Amino acid sequence: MKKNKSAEEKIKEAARLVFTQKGYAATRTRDIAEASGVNLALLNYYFKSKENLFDIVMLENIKVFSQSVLAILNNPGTTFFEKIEILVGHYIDMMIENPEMPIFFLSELKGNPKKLFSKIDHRSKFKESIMVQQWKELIKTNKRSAFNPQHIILNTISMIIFPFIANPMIRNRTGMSQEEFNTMMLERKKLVPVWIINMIQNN
Amino acid sequence: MKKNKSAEEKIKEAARLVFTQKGYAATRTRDIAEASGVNLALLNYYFKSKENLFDIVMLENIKVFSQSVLAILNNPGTTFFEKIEILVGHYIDMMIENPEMPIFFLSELKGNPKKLFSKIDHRSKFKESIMVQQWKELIKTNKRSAFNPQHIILNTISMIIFPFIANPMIRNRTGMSQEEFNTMMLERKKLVPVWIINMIQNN
DNA sequence: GTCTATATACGGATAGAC
DNA sequence: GTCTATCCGTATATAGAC
Repeated sequence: MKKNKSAEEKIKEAARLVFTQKGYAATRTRDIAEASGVNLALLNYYFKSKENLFDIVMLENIKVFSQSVLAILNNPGTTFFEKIEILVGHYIDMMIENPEMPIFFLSELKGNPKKLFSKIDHRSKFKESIMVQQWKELIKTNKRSAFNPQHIILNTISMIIFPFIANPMIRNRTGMSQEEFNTMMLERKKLVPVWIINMIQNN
Repeated sequence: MKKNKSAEEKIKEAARLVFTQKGYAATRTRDIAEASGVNLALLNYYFKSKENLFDIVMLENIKVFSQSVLAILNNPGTTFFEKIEILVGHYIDMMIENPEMPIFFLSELKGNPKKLFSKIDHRSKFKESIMVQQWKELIKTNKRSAFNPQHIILNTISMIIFPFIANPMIRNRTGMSQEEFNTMMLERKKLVPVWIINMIQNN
C-alpha cells in the first residue's frame, strides 16, 4: 500500500488484460508482471497463485457486468421493446470496448463450469426483473400463443456476441479493417432490435 | 506403417480430440500419447513437434469442413431457400456431433490468425458458387434494394453456432440437460431458416 | 518402428536480502 | 513492500537400445 496506484491494483489491471487476450493456460505470470510493471515476486506476494489471481479478477468482471445488465432490466421507466434496444446497444458498446472478452469468457468457462458460476447466481434476480414482468404482460394482452422465449433470447444474444467472437475470421475472409468491422457492429445496434421484434411479432 | 491402424493415424485421431477439448496450450503431448495408446516418443517420431502436429490436424479439419459446405453451395438441384435449410441442418448436425469444435476453433484462431488461414482460402470458390448466383438472381427479379447480405449471413451463422459455444453457460443457467439442449437445437433446424427468410423478405 | 531413459527448457512459486 | 536469485515440478523433445 505504498504507491498511489497500488501494485495490487496494477497487477489486477494487467491480469485482466493478459488473461483475456491469451487465455488462462497460455498466460505466464511473467507476462502479467511485465505488463503491470511490477516484479514477478510481488505477484505471488499479493495473490498467492496464478489460479487465485485469475479467480479474483474474473469474479470482479462478472459482478460488474451483471450489475450493469440488471440495472437495465429493472428500469421501470422504459417499455419492453425499449429495453431490447437499450440492451442491444449496451452489449455492443461493451464488446467494441473489450473485443476479446466474449471469446475468452466462453472458452475459459468450458474448463471450469462450476467454480465461477457457483459464486454469483443471478438467475432469480433475472426472473424477478421488471423486464420479465413486462414480457408476461405482453403475451397476455396480445393473446399470443405462449411462445417459448428461450429461442428469442438466444437469438438476440447470438446476433450480438457471435460477430465479436468471429471477428478475426470475419476480418480475414472479408478483408475488412477493424474500423469497418466496428462500423458494421454499430449499424447492428439499430438492426438487431428490429429483427428481434419481427421474430416476436411473426411468432 | 506396421499396425493395421497405423500409429500415425491413431495419434492424429487422438490429437484432434484432445486439442479440441482442452485447447492448444492446455494440451500436453502426454495426453495425446495416452489417448491414442502409443508411446510418447512416437509422437515426436512421426510429427516432429506439438505445434506441427496441431497444424496438420487442423488443416485437415478445415479442409473436410470446407468441402462439405461447398458441395451444398454448388448443388444445382436445390433452390436458394432450400439451400438455406440444408445448410442450417448440416451445420447443426455437425455441431451436435462435435460440440466442442466451434469454440475451440474460434479461440485458437485468435492466436494464429495467419498460419491456418493462408493455406486454404476458399473465398473465390464461395463467390463463384451456385448459391451466390441464385442470390443475385433473386434480388434482381424481386427488384429489392441491393441489401448488404453480410448481415444476413452473419445472423445465420450466429444463430447456428453461438448456442453451441454458449452451451455450458446455457445448461448451467437454465438447468437443461445435454439431451434437452440437443432437442432445442434440433428444433432450430426448422426455426432458423424461417427467421432468416423473414429477414430477407422484410428487408 | 517402438520402447526407456534422459536432456533441456520453461514457468510457477519461494527464500532471503534490502 | 520490493527486489534478486533460485528451487522445483512439469512438459517437450531427443538419444540410443532393441
